Amino acid sequence: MQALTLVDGISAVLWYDEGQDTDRHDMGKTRSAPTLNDVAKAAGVSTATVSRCLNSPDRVIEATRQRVLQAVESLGYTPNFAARVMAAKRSYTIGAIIPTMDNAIFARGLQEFQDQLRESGYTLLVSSSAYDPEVEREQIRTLVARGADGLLLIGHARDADIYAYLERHQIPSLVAWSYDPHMHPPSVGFGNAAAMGELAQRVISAGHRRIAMISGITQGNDRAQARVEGVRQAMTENGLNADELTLCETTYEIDKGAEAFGKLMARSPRPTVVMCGNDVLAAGALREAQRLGISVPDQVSVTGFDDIELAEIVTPALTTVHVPHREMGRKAARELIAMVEGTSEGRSICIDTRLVDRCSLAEPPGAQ
Amino acid sequence: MQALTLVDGISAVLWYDEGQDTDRHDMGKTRSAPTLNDVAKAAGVSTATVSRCLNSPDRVIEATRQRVLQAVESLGYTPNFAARVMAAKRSYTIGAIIPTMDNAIFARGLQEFQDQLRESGYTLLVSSSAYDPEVEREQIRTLVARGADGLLLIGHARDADIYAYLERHQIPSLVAWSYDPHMHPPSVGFGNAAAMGELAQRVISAGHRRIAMISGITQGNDRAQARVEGVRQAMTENGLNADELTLCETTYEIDKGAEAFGKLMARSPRPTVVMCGNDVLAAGALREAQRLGISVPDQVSVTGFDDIELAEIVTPALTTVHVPHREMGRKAARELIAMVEGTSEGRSICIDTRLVDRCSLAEPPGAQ
DNA sequence: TTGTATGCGTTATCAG
DNA sequence: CTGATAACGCATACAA
Repeated sequence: MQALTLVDGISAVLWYDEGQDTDRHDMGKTRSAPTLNDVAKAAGVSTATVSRCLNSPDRVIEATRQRVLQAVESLGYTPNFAARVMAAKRSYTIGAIIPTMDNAIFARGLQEFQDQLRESGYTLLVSSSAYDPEVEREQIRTLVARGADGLLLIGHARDADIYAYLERHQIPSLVAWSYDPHMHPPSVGFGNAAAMGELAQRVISAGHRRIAMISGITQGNDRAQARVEGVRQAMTENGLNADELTLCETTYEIDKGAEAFGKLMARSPRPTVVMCGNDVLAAGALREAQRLGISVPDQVSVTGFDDIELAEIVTPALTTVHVPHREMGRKAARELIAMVEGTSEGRSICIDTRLVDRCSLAEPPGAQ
Repeated sequence: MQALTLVDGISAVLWYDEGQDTDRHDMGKTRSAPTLNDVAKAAGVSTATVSRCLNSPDRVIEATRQRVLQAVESLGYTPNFAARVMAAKRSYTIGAIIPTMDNAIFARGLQEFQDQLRESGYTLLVSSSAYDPEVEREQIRTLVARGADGLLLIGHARDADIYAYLERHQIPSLVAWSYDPHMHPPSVGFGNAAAMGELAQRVISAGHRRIAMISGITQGNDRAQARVEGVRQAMTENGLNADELTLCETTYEIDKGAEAFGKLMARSPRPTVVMCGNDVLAAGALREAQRLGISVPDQVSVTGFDDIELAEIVTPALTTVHVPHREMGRKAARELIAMVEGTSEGRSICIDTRLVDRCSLAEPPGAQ
């Protein structure tokens, strides 16, 4: 990607004072953005040469290159992306559709994904679907129509026709935040069930028997589903009845987490631990606990998932599952680029999570 | 730019079974995305008619429209955006460059901005610049090259040549998160200085005299500058010496806020209040206070800015300045669309902030 | 090394 | 109401 710096002080005057009609004898013709042609004329070469200067500078002799680059500079030329895409049938653009930008869950991983992409000369286009499958479908179409060379999707759960559509348009795609080597598209992520299962094992080992969970909406969300499943399995493996898991589903918002926690605490007998689908819900739970005067972890334990910054800020700090978001973002970018460039057929990569012990999980009250 | 390797036909069959192999005697020719032409042929009309069906359905008779739409459907046709932009010279796309996606500061406002845009038929393209002016410059060029009809920028502080460039390309732009009716481009935002000044007034009224501030990097950030200035002015107005404001500049990260707070607490005499440039820094300060065993607000008060969710989660909850992000996002979207559509010349709009009293600000120790 | 000419997939201007 | 056809701005095979 070329880096052009334009300097042209003249037009700066326009706004500050539209008073005096700066009639530049344009004969009313709106001056529009300069094109390859303009640059070519200014430099006294053909458009092909200008194009080459920009795209493969080594294929043009020093002298002319200088002249061209200078023309580019002084005209403030920027290649028209649409035209370039049409001609080259390649956009160096990757699209990503994430469920939400509203909280930090995807921010970190995506940031790294973008940085990695940029290093390889790609640009990232992001949309958020607000967890709505219809919106997501529309955004996938939009991104494809925009010429995205590849797509990053979150989780596997979506209608088959979407995958068919991507196949038809030959758009390589990759799933992240989820890992399942048997599914298509390939995925770069972590085992949500296993990770949550590990945490549940810790919870059970600490002596908890009355377990409650505040989950995200599982409908259409394989990560949420898997996390619930992870808890269930751990219970079963420890001789507990998984059906006795008190489950509360809600959207991933702090307020919702607080609300759900309140409901759970109203039950009798009270659960001794509330496992949350992610740190955001857990933060809400903690806030409500404080409001209700319920001490965590003395009276009830709370756990999170993701280990976003929030987890460390909150009081008490959350025992949670650390997800190496940056590593995931980086590896996803590399793999997707490889797919786009035909270097890889699409390989699934598992990212390891790890438990982070902090203060919000302890033995149940009355134990020892 | 490296040479491009295109994925060849081999990988085609992978995921789904297209059922009846609609062998179009392609002889191994990679089946590519359907075009207007394909649809036209399938429906037995001209490309012009297909285009009309999609863009102004009322200009074509019911019968043919049905046929065309069906062809579109069965072929899984999606208009090629690049081609459309080139032909129509209009993209119905708005670009936004924000300093970071890493924390929640811009998330809420941008989400609303996007929603509002979508309602009006526009798509939002977001990039984040990591607070780097060079990256921002490049991204502005990218967005313009991509045919953005308009641009949303954060704050006014950037080189004049960038504005010249936008002017040359005739791209309407709007500034948000900042308000200054005398500047160009027009801005939809709030008075950072006034808002912070109001908070500082409250701090001083509470009896504080030894005031410290953890600010974001003021270089190239007019919001950060204005917030510092707001504190200074309030001090001056209250007969304090603004030069005695202990100032600590750092990037907007929790860890940095914590670090800065530590340094401030090591000074002697200790400040009795630490005003933070935003809630993220304040959260860091609070965390460090807890670590150091310094009680907030008993031993030292802490204030924030923005009133993002974090502010309410943290212990003690932050006294801060509430910014109606959604309202700002909504109004910015409306105004920018009006500018793009030629309905408005560009009008600046001031959004009102308000103080939120929570627990982190009290009288200085030893007062009363 | 450089220039010429063609095509990319739409929209829009004209005729019909 | 519908069909040709000319742009749109760039990349690239081919020629010189």
